[in-house]
Amino acid sequence: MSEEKSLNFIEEIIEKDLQDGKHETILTRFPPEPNGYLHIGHAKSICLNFGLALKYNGKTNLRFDDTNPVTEETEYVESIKEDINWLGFKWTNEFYASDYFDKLYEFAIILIKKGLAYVDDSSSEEIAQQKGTPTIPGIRNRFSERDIEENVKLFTEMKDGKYVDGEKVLRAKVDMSSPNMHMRDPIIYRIKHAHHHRTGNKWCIYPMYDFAHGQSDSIENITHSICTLEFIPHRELYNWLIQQLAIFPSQQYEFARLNMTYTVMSKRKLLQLVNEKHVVGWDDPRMPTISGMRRRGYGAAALRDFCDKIGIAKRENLIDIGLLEFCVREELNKTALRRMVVFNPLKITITNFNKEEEMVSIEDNPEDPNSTHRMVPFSKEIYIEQEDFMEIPPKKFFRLYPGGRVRLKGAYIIECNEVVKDNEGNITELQCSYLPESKSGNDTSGIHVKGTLHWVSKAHAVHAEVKLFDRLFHIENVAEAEGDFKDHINPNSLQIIEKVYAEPALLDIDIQKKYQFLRKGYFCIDKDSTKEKLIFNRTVTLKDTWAKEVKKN
RNA sequence: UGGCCUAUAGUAUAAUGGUAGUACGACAGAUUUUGGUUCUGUUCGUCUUGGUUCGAAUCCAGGUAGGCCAACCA
Repeated sequence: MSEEKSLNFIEEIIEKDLQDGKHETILTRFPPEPNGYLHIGHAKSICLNFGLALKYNGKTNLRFDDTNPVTEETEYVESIKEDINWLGFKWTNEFYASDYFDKLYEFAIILIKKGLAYVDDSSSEEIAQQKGTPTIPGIRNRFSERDIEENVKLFTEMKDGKYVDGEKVLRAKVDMSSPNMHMRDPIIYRIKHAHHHRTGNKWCIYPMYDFAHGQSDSIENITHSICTLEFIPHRELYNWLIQQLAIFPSQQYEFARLNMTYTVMSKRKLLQLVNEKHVVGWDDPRMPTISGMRRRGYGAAALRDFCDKIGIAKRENLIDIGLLEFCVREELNKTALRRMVVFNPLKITITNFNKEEEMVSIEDNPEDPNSTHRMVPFSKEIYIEQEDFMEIPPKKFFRLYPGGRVRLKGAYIIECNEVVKDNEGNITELQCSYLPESKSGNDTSGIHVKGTLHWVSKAHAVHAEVKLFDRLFHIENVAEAEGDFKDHINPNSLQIIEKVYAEPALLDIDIQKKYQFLRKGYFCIDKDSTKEKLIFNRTVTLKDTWAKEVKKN
């Protein structure tokens, strides 16, 4: 048990807290706002929060931060739960900040009664103006001098719906000259006559983030409240409120959010892509959402592995999406069923093959020593990939060319004898001969060939549609780029091949299973598939060192 | 030009005053019935200037660079 992996800074804090007896056990929480679908950045936070609890024998609550009824919907709640489940984590309690609205209201009254909160009638512009700037202290207005009774009365009336949206707010009375803008009498309650996805029309005032999050943490006895860097300035207020209310002292810790190359990681931008139909939905396979990646065929284990590999720190980062793809391939290589599928067929007639057909046995996964096998029909007319033949081959090309030999995966070695062309000079067919003694697994020919090609028997081929995805944006750092982020959308991020030619075994579909189309990449069944029309999504390509070689020359 | 956070290889992330390591990438090679996988090797780094110390990526001070903060969003 030599756990050599070093601790991240949060684990260090936790181990110290446990050692010092500050906490007997830890309680974390994952606090999404149900106003969009979860993305890979959330996965980092989920793996952190749930992972910590798992590691230190603690617990994790799922708590929806639903304090803004205008943007929040039940559809999002459902998708979030599905995504966390799929990632493989179990929450101890499912809570909602809205569960605490009564309690939060009481907290506000306590603050008012302590003279630490007041009702302000100013407009949002006035409040902003009075707040000052980082270099100029803010000033308090006359409303801040209202006495406690009046504040209680006014706040009660706010709750009772006596005022319209924006007419009044409740502010904490902290420090208008603090260098921390969040301490300059922050708004803690605002009026919103809006229907809430859980509390319906019960409330027309809603607490702000700062007056809901920390208090919810405290109510649940969260020991380590982990959030992203941009909340650092909120920590002072978080602590101040907990102290004034004299409630359980949860503590906030911040880590750097995930940024990834060639994509965006903000719910606002993702929502825009969805609403403006740049993608088909939140679960479009090109989206960095968890549901998009799931639909694309990324495995949950791969996502977890990725989150583990990128680490936790406080430094701004931009992770190469190639690392995610590495994790995805690593998982799929071990688990995907191999199948042969030809995308751009080139017909080959094997002139000396005179049987009707011959079934050859091919392993489903060569990585698995106990792999099952399937039977694949071989016959006189087969298809190979157009790109696997060149009339004038470059150096180091070890696929088919006139006079050259290749092995057909799981079958025989063939030699190209003749190139058949149409009137315009297009290659329409190859005439080849096979070496009967070169059969896979029983090769007595003594001949070694460099290349092995995938192939499909023409008479037995079944069909499917294939979707090939490329990066959604064509620049690395979308967030830093000039202008509107949508100007950098890759117009060729989706390529559809309507008819590919596959070996019959592809019809034995298992929706759960992932596939590797030999030499083409990893694929999975898309949810839009029907019995009549199978649609496969390309999860990720195989590493292609030959393509790199070609590029170099 | 107020406050706060951060700075280690191309990208991430370790080293917690004592040999700068790991992963991905890149490059080279071996193996291979997937130009996949696997294996081996190579390349490349402590932002800067001082200070403390026998010894500094680490501690201190100044500088520089990047990020965050002035929503009735979270």
